[in-house]
Amino acid sequence: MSNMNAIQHNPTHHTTIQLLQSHSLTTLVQQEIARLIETGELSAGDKLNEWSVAERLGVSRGPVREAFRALAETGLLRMEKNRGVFVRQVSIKEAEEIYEVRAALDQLVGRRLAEIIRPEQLKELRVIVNGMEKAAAKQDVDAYYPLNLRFHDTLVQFTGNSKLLTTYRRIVNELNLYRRDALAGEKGNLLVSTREHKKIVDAIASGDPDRASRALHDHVAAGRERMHRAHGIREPVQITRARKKST
Amino acid sequence: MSNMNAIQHNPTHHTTIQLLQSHSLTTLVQQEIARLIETGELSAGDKLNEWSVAERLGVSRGPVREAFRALAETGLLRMEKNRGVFVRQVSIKEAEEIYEVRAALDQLVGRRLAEIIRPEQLKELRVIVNGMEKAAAKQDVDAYYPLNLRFHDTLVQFTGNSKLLTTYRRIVNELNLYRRDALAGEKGNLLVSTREHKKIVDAIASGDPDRASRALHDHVAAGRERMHRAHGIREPVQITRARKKST
DNA sequence: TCTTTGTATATTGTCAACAATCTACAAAAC
DNA sequence: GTTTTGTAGATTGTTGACAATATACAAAGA
Repeated sequence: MSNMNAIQHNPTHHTTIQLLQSHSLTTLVQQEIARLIETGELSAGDKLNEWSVAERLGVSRGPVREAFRALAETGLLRMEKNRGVFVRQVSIKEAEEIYEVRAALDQLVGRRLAEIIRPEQLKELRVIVNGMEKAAAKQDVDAYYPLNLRFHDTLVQFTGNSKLLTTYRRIVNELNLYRRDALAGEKGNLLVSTREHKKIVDAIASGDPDRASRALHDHVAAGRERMHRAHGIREPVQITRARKKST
Repeated sequence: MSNMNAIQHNPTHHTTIQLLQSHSLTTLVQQEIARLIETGELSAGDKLNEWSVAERLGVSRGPVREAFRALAETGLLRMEKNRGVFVRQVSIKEAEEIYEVRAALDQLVGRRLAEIIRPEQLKELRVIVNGMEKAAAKQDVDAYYPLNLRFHDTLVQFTGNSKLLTTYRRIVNELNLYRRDALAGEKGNLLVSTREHKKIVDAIASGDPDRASRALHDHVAAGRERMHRAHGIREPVQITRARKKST
């Protein structure tokens, strides 16, 4: 035990060991498929063939099947017995539901961050928002989209609540399955959306939990409306409103 | 197509077909293990041996491994490569985090239900609460516990938001991994808890979203405190407070 | 006695083969 | 021409075998 510390802790070796210890073929396949969905190379409704995927990644069907199970559990894939697995389709009704849950989670995020945010974290957020502003000015949706995701993911990370983070990510992943289709005519909205993000950061910086909570709720609600407009639908169901402080 | 309707739709056959179509061995194994954890026959930290489980259920290791993957994704199991799978241990820190997320979700539940609850649904809730009252009077924790779970699950079901339901269930399942240990000296709390449940139903029945939201938030916060007292810990971190309406 | 090293065993990771099921399409019946 | 039925091919579900890794324990050395 005593001379354990004598071992040279080459950081490269260290991470390599951890990589081998944690990453089985199944995990790798899982990550790869998740990536393909995220980048849009696989889109909603596509059928995944076990043998093809196995062939393409140079593994056998076993790990692929296990990866499918895991991804089905996260909601990215749908499995039909004896028929195959498909990239999940998210209906507008489900998107509604997800937006409602996300609003609740984001309210919690705002409330919490207003209490505990640190200056360097605020700076990091403002850097992201600046990037979004530039992308918005150029109407560059491809640059804007990942920054948007990163902004919100960072917010949740800063809460320090890892359970909240995994819950949030799961939800948002599913939402992206819907949004990818509906992201065509978003151009006009980038500037509006950026303004909302600035407002969120300012609200958090003010240290007022209610204000931050409301800013995030309103942003999610606005995003939901943009989704509807993109699909030419007006306003099916009323999402829970942000409540004012008065009576 | 026309004579399809001539087929006798024997309901028994119908469900049998659906059962065969949806339930693969993997699904069965998954459900069985989930049940074993829920009923406490498997408890946190236990190691699961692939071959033993396969033997016991009369299947091969393949489906068992797939079931493990799925359950690991839901948070019920933890997989360590080349070491095995274990029933997940939930630390008090994680329990804290989960309580915070759950509070946010339950607030949403309350707000929503206050708007849309139907009389027969209120009645159903009151039936459950009555059962809890009887169990509490007899200090019968074994009877009380499942009713408590069912009460909250029913609440979320009544929102009609299926995404909220799956999210909620996932969270609560993990919380139960912790609570099972900490449920020893709960006896004195049953009456208090029952009172809170009544308050929740009344708040929902009043149709006031804020009141219902607050009732559920406070109940979750109180549950969190009971957890702490059961472990002899006072108050580590401040969970987000329910906010009064006044400025 | 304590540590270290090596070996046997058990368990998991991966693969390839077989069985069960579905799909597509052609042949037969109406 | 339309529907039904049957068959061939493809795909998934399941299994058992083998390889890689970890664990437990005994033997050797300090």
